[in-house]
Amino acid sequence: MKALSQTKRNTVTIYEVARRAGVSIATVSRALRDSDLVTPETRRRVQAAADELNFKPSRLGRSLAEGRHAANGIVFPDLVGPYYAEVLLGYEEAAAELGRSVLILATNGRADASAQVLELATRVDGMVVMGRTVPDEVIREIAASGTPLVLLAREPVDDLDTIQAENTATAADLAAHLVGHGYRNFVYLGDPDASPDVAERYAGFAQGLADHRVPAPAATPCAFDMDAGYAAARTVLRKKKLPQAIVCANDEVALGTQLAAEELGLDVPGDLAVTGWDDVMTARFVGLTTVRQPMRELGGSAANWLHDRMTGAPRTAERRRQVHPTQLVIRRSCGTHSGGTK
Amino acid sequence: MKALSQTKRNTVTIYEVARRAGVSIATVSRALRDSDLVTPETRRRVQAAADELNFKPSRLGRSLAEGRHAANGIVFPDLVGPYYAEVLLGYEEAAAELGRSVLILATNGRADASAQVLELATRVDGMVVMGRTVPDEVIREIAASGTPLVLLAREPVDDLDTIQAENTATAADLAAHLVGHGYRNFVYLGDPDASPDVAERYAGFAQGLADHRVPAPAATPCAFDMDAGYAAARTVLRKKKLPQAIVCANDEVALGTQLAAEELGLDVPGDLAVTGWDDVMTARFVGLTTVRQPMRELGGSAANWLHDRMTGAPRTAERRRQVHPTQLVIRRSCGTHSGGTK
DNA sequence: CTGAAAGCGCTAACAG
DNA sequence: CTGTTAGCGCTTTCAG
Repeated sequence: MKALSQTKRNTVTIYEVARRAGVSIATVSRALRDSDLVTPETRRRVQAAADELNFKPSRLGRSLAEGRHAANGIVFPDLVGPYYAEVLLGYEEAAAELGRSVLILATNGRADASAQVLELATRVDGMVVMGRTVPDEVIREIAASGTPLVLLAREPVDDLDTIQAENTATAADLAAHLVGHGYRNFVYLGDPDASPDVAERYAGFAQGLADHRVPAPAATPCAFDMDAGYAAARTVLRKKKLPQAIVCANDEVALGTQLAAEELGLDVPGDLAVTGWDDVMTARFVGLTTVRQPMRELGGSAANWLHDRMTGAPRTAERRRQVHPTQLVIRRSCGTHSGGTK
Repeated sequence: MKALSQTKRNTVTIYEVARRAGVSIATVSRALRDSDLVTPETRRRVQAAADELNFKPSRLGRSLAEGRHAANGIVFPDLVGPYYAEVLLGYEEAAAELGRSVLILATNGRADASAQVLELATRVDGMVVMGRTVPDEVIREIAASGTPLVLLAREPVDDLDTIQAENTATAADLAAHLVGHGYRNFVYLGDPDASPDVAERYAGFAQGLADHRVPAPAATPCAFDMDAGYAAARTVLRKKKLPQAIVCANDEVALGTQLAAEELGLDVPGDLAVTGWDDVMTARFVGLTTVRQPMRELGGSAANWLHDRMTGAPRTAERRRQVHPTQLVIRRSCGTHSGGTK
């Protein structure tokens, strides 16, 4: 009586349909789903009764009985900027195609991220976890409970399926290209501790420099957004000695860097070369040298792998690893000697 | 025995915890939630048992008993481009703050959009519906079933809460500004039938022109993405008589237009003025004149209003309407006479 | 403060 | 083909 405000009214149950159609609830249940096992005539009657009553089966009742949610989850650090949005787009699209609902969770650096992820795990049949959203123990705990899991843009944990974009080799390519421009003095803007991707990019970049006997700079920590890039770049560019090139962890940081350079009267690439990562839409328009990664595909693959785990023999298949290729995109911002691509 | 592969293993139930703690399931239930009503000593025992067994209450069981999902839904046309991603970001953030999980659904122009939305409705306690995702009847059907609803960037339906961004007046401002530049010959790129926002923008634009006794062009239908804008602009720009300005339904169409212009050797704004709508990141970098709208706030407001409906007296409060202000952002792309802002 | 028992709405054996 | 009957896991009266 007091809970009434919490509860939906108008809730027609299977019992009412059964009574109205003059059959049992089991028959209603079957008529509304199984194709055979029910006389056409009976089905019609049930269907009619259901329609008249405007009956909508309760997902909760059904899910509880079936022991499954028919829903997938996805966890990412945040939803700022084009990167995660694109991944999510690919994920949602593929999941919908497979007939599954999608629950999202952005941890946004909240302190209770682990609790939230654990809670999400109780609402889905499987989920993908991205980046450094939660510690490995949480991943293990969820996996141990039997929930299928796919890791995305995250370092592998135990024998879980993992999908990543290639970072190291392409970062080394980028380094080589910059060295080819004659640059020797670099700044790396990004925090390797904040994301596995950045860690790999930085490592690959450093290795690429080392291959050419150029000393690698320590990474200058910087968050992933444009403002952070702007602020960090300002600090860097105000020092007595300017670097020849600033290599950024992603495009937004690079754009912030360009803004800072412009503000200080520096020409890019004349006075300073700048590179990003992701190849977001803006990069193309401002001529930013960057690395393209297949964001949508990453999300789509994750959805499909998850589906495999949830349908096929869950424990049978071997653990899988997939590294999507990425591609260096040379534009104006890194210097113009080599003519530039596109 | 055959359903075993569908079911999670390791599923500890409240019964096992009860047995282990030597109490009844009712006590376990209470101990794990209510603060009072249970002896500290009892609570400890239960807590211990639950921990040892690694017990996680089943959301399904709980939700079914409580008669609520503790989850919200959001429906949008698609997830391409920054606009919806930003709205979603604002929505997720606010919803999480209120302790609710978020289910997303992108209709992507699918034929079974209505069915999907109806299905989503069975999984949530309330939802927000954006744009032209589903016809009014579907909205009404869901509302009638008792599920709280908030409409976002969509024309009002009956007495449902509706949140929108201002379109008409600002579009008229834009028109006035362009007329001030001396332009008289326009092309409008966008499909008023595809989105209520575009319909309003076009109407406001036309009205703004009319106020200055300038004839308004018919709208040239065009999808919402850059490629569509590019293609449409190419067609327009190849005709014998060039317009003085192309007014676009959103920024991505405008960017596509700029690309087309550039490719045809036309200078923006020298040979052709171009304007967009949304003020996405790229707009700032390419100097695109546009209109800024508070995308995040739109999503956040929707989440909060929905929450009001789901908690406070659902039927008591009056229907609400909110129109978030938008702001004309003048940049280079519309011409340089007036000095330009920023 | 705690236990027994009645559901929440639906699916799935198991018998006819 | 259809009805009966158990549950699925948890919350919540109703009695102690």
